[in-house]
Amino acid sequence: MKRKITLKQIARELDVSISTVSKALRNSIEISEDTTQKIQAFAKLYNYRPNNIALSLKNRKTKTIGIIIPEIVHYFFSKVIRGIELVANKKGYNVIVGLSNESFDKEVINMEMLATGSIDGFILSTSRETLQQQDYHHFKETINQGMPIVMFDRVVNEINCDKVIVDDLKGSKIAVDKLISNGCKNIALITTKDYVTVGRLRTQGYLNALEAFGMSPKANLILKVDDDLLSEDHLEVLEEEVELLFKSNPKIDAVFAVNELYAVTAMKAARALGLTVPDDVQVIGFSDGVLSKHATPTLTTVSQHAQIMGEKAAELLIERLENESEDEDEVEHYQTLIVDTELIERDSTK
Amino acid sequence: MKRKITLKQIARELDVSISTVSKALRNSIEISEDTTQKIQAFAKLYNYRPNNIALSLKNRKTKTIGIIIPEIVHYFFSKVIRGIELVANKKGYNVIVGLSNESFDKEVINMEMLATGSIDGFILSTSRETLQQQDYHHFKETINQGMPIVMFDRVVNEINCDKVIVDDLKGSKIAVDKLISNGCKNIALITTKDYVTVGRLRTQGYLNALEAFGMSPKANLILKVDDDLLSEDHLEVLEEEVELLFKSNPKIDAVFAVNELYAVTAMKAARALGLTVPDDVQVIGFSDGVLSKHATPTLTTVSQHAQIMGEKAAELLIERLENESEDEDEVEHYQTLIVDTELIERDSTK
DNA sequence: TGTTAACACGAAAACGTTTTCGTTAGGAAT
DNA sequence: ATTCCTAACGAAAACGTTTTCGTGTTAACA
Repeated sequence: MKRKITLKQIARELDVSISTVSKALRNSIEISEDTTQKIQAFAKLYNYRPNNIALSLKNRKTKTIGIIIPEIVHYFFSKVIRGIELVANKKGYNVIVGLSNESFDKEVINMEMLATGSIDGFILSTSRETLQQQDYHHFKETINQGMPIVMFDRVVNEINCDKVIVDDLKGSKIAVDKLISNGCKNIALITTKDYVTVGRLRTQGYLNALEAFGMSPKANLILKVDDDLLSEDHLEVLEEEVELLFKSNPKIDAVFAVNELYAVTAMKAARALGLTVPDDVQVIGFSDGVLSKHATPTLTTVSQHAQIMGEKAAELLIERLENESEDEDEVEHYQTLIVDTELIERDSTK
Repeated sequence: MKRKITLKQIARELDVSISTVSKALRNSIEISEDTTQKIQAFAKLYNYRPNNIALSLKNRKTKTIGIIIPEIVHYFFSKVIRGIELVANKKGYNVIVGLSNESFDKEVINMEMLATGSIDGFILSTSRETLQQQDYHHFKETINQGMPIVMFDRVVNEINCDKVIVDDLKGSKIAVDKLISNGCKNIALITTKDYVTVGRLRTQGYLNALEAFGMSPKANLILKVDDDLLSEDHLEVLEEEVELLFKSNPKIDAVFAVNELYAVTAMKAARALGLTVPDDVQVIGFSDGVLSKHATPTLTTVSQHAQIMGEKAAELLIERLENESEDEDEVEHYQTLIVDTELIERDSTK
């Protein structure tokens, strides 16, 4: 078990100075061909690799991106990570992930742990609790200390930084448009309570679509579910609520749900009540995850292009990292990228 | 935009030496109460936090765990990560993830990037390509350099290190036992080609169960699918193959599939052919992911307890990290932990 | 022969810590 | 007055790099 070899050891072994070794390995013209060859051969033999930590300390950059997300067991977030990792790796960066688990405290702690030298910048999506409490001091402080942040999906407007979002409003409007143009008259909405911005926007998109077609929204067609019901444990409660929605509104001929799970639950409830999808009731969800693809019938849904969001976020961050050295305080001009949604039509609509 | 404050700056500002500042902040008795208070107050005011990179360099440990997995957009793997992150964080470690994307080269490159100082140890699951090529030199080298590795799920036996696996053999045997004791006579198997160990083991478990009940396996009841069909693009090909399996064997009354996707595809095919699950044909899958929970009917499946696997792996690694300083080369005694599977009975079986 | 230039290399600082080992000054003890 | 101890602090090394700035040797030139 030989420890990793260092410049110092090579220097001692070959009876030259550390500087000579370093220069020889970087093919400096200062060093004679002879010694260069000798040193490089030796280094290769012992499989020398410069120590990343020492480099980070010297260069004051770690070539590492910190990701903070609320949850990783989630198709959307893991696909975003894949996107980030893809472009990060291509540009020589590593990614280190922290999970807030939707908790404000864990978000803060995780960010503090990483902000003290471990990473060059953040890509993050805000936890639900943070959005509820509206306490954003940790974001402001990190930015103040010169560490760039890119927010995606669940962003907070009052923070000045680069952002990558999906046009939730437009995405859901298009979905509901589709239902309306398919002839649906009583379109139910299954959404979440309004803590997280995206829920609110998707709800608004639904309302906009109705209005555009001169249809007035009916309160009893809108089911607002508690976010906690997304957790696997409360599945039955969710199912009951959805079934109740159908029972108390027999005329429902379509459902728009703000996520996959609500959508497939709606399909399940419909079937349980003897309705068939899409003949009796058409269903559209949001997020093109594995549920949508493999549900029966397969689910028409609004795709957010999660991987692209990750790629864009990483590009934004890296570009800022590599350019920030230039001018200390030029105008910072933050961007907000909007990634287009796409309606993926499958068998749950006509 | 104030940069992070350092010991040196505090020292200069308060007109003391760097050592004094460092000691004062760590409440050394060497420093008088007066100066200690003054320094701590100043540090708090400027929100001083020791630089992680400098600490890593000094202590020669990074308090960071490297994870290498083939794919992150995957319920099993992301749940393992969650488990790792959970205990790692609790013990003051961070995790940095690298994706091999099932490629040998990316696996090697990723490991090399991380092995040179960035992390203290690896937790990994081998890529499919690596298993096919059976080239494990990168594992051996990392271990030789004194960096501990913990393998999970897709482990390679000839490498000497800690491992966390699931008893695939037993898990699938129990599943098939269940089908047999439910009265099924013609149990089909949908499995993968044999590159990855787990596929082979699960197949073997199926065979063992049949044998235990004196039933002889029939070749035409066993469908070996190419692994590539797991990718979303080739979904239709997969569906056709499975349908063909049913059509050419009308007597099939049960299916055991080595993963979720194959199982739900089987259910879909059965329904397409007018068969109902579980009355005409019963289905059991492997992996308790989101598909199993939300399929219609919900899928009976073998749970691998992915999160627990992650937790165990992290515990194993951290324990080795914290104890390795003791004796240089005591007997290394690697462990292989077997995480029990569990048959989760849902509506796809009677 | 003396000056200069090129060549090949080494010393040292710097990144930000922690820690070991002085060093100084003052008071107590002899 | 001398010695000794202790309290309070500083200098410096170490972790592993890279880079700037010497410095010594040799060869060429006047």
